[in-house]
Amino acid sequence: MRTAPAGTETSPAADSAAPAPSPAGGRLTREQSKANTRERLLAAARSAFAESGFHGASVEEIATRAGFSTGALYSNFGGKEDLFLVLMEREIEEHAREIAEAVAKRPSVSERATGGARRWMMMIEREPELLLLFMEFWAYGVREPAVRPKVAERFAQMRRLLTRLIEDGAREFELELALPAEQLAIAVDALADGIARQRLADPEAVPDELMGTVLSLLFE
Amino acid sequence: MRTAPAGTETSPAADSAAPAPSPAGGRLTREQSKANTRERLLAAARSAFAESGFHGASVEEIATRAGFSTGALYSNFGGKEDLFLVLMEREIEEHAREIAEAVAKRPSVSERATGGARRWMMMIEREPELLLLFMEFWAYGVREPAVRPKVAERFAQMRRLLTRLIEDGAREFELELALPAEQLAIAVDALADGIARQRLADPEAVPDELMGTVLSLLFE
DNA sequence: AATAATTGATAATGAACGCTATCGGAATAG
DNA sequence: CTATTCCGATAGCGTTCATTATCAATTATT
Repeated sequence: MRTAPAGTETSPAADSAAPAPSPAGGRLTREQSKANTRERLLAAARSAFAESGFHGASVEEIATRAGFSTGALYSNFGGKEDLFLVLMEREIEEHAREIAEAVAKRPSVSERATGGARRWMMMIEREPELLLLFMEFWAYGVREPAVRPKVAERFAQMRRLLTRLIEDGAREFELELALPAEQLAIAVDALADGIARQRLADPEAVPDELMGTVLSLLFE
Repeated sequence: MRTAPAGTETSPAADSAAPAPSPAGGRLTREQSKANTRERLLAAARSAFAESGFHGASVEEIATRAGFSTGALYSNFGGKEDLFLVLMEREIEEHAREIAEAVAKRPSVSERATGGARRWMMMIEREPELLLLFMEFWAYGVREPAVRPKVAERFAQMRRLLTRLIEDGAREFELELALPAEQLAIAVDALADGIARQRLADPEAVPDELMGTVLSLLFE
């Protein structure tokens, strides 16, 4: 009654072309195969958790979406919670990198602000799952004392990134900041998430350029 | 094995002292008793949903916490979702009223901003469940197309409230706003939620007065 | 070629899930 | 006092949950 095991299916996402021993042509070595399984499980978890939340998504649903059984999931992760935390760690890392790239190297302070803001809004528009995952992660951390430090650390990481970007901009353009950079970073992060949240709930209510405008306002 | 039905327990929260027929002294009329049951179920739902999220909390847990069986819950509400939505409607109504009171009638624009901000932060510190419930509500609305209009309407309600407060302040203190009041309202809402969220995840990272400071900054 | 190790399918576990049919007993109405 | 209404307890419906013991198949090692 179940979906086919998808055993010897092609794996189009060859991912990182590491110095693989590559014994034969199409054959995968054991660790390659395992890494591939992990990757597909993580991708399935991403969409399932975003769609239904942590408790709403089931491990069976995730495994099936990835084309595997729950056995594979438990062989690759410590359980549902572990899978979720590994996923979020990766997701935040990736997202932080994208933000950093978007802001750097722009000719003026207002262009830097509006550029970063526009990129962030596009990102959310393109993959709303991101925001849902972040919120799920936040809630999980606030609720589970054991997880909270992990969540706090991720927030701190984002804060450090924004602080650095703000300090760099201030130095480069000889701006005098109205507040310490760390505090502005908190405000910027809050604005980004808050505006995106309203946008997702009611897209027509939030003007496209609002976030950029408010950011420029904050930096002069 | 279960907890006692708590049938003829005293009801300390007499709530709205309506023109009750009050047949005897301690005896409750039928509709009073039913209203009391609803109230206790809602209170139990509030803490359970905040503690475990919508999917994480079970109707049995909610009913038991209220001192009733699931039968009582289904006799008073259409089901889990209905209970959640009724709860959230009430919660947001109440919270909006408190915010409005906190901001009004203060002698200067910066005092109005810092006063409102301080009140908001205190509110979150006192009952963190509030923010968890709001996030749950938001996520639920983003995920379920049928519920989204309800969520959007609640956001709009909050936006209208903030817009009015900002317009009143601008007129009263002859301020020239850098942005239309509606857009500032969006930013203020975003800041409030975003800063509170960081505060809950990592209290030491967010200075007490930050929100008030940023608000004052936005209005000059 | 034989042996050892590991990946992931299978199937089953007990518990918990949301929800409902049924009915006793208390509050109302006649 | 009798008849009716209806709130809420009880018990159980069928389903789904996260997790695990077992093991066939595949890969690595010798």
